[in-house]
Amino acid sequence: MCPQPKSTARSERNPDSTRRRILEAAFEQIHHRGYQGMRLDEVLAVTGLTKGALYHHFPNKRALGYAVVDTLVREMVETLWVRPLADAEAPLDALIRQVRDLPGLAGERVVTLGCPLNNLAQEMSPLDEGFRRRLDETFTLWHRAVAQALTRARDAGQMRADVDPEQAATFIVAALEGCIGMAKNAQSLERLAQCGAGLVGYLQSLGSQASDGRD
Amino acid sequence: MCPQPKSTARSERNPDSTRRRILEAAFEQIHHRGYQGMRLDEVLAVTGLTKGALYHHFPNKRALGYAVVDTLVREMVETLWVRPLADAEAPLDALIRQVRDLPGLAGERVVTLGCPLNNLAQEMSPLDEGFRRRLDETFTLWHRAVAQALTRARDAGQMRADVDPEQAATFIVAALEGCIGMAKNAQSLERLAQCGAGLVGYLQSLGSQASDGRD
DNA sequence: CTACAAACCGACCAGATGGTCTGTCAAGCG
DNA sequence: CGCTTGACAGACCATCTGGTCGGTTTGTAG
Repeated sequence: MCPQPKSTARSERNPDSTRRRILEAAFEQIHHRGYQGMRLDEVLAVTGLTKGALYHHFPNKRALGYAVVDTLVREMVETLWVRPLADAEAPLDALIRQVRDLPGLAGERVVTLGCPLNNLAQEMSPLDEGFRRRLDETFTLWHRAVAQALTRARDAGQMRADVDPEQAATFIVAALEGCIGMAKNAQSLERLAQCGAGLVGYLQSLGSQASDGRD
Repeated sequence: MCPQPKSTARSERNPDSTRRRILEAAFEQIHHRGYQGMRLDEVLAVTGLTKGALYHHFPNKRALGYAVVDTLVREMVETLWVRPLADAEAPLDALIRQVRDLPGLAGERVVTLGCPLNNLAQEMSPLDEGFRRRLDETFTLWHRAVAQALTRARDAGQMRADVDPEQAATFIVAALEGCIGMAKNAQSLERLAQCGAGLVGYLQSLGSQASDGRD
């Protein structure tokens, strides 16, 4: 009947899957109400697990929060930004496309709930150094991806030579989070598009034939 | 001895001053730990007041939070952005100067704790419509000030005519909040300056003779 | 088949927290 | 000078919440 020693993930015992389920439920709760607003009982109710299971996998609430950042939030950044930019032939165009498609990619969630990474950063950075460091690492991942894309774009002559990729990347990431934040507060997808258009305009101004007309 | 019917504000009874003290203490707590993280007991400890006083002036915690937005947060935006931009003769330059001076004006606080308005917006907008509306109004105040400054700059020939003030203002406010958020997560004044430089670059590109480099 | 350990259950606890309620005190008023 | 009312004090409460702990089940090695 059950000859598989390692089923994918049933209701049977599977610690990895259990841990993952806890993390995902916690991520969801944090995304909705923030880390401080997340209730362990709610996580357990959603997963159908109990205190015993949770505290078997995580020593306390804080460790659970850390793990969410280290795994899910990080994965999100890698999926959404690092990989697409790393593979792109025309990095600057890819970046612009990524910003343009953001409303579509992230869906309504990003408007109603905002960016999980930025939410956590704004909430926890001043309160907990452990969070801050992990979130900073995650931001660095993102920043590096953008900076490398810009560097490649510059080397390929697709971007103005006088632009500092590091500084521009910092600003781009910041502006992007700012746009998402604006849209979230307005609870408006239009606002996201409007704000994103401003960023796209900035990005296009980085293009090689945009600053001075000598093409 | 005490002929003054309305002393400025001693430890004697003065409801307005008491209310204000509660608001300021609450603002401080919210700025540090967010609305959900604010503890009424802590507010009372700081002010030296008691539950009785607090619940005499505010029906509940939420109303206190609302009042903080309606008074202190709003005043902050007006002092820091609305008034300086309204009085400026060269609005675009004033805007740039305001962004440049931000590290100095807001001091270290903005780096360690971030922007009170944006903090609250990111935390509460998805959770409470009352907060969201009030914060949205406050953002609108700010946005309008920037948009009007840009319009005046354009009409005075200090800004490119092809820039839409409304959209640009949205992006500017968003980018500014994004920059502050980045600096806050990095806990670095340098980061704020670096990120702000990116924004200043964008603002300068709005100047009339900035788009094409033929001066 | 047994023994053992990992995985998980769920009742229970201590402290924190928003909120209530009765009472006190000062000031204006007739 | 008594009465009323707003301003405030502070003890008390119900509930929530992170965390604990002894017990139970399941897989698996010997």
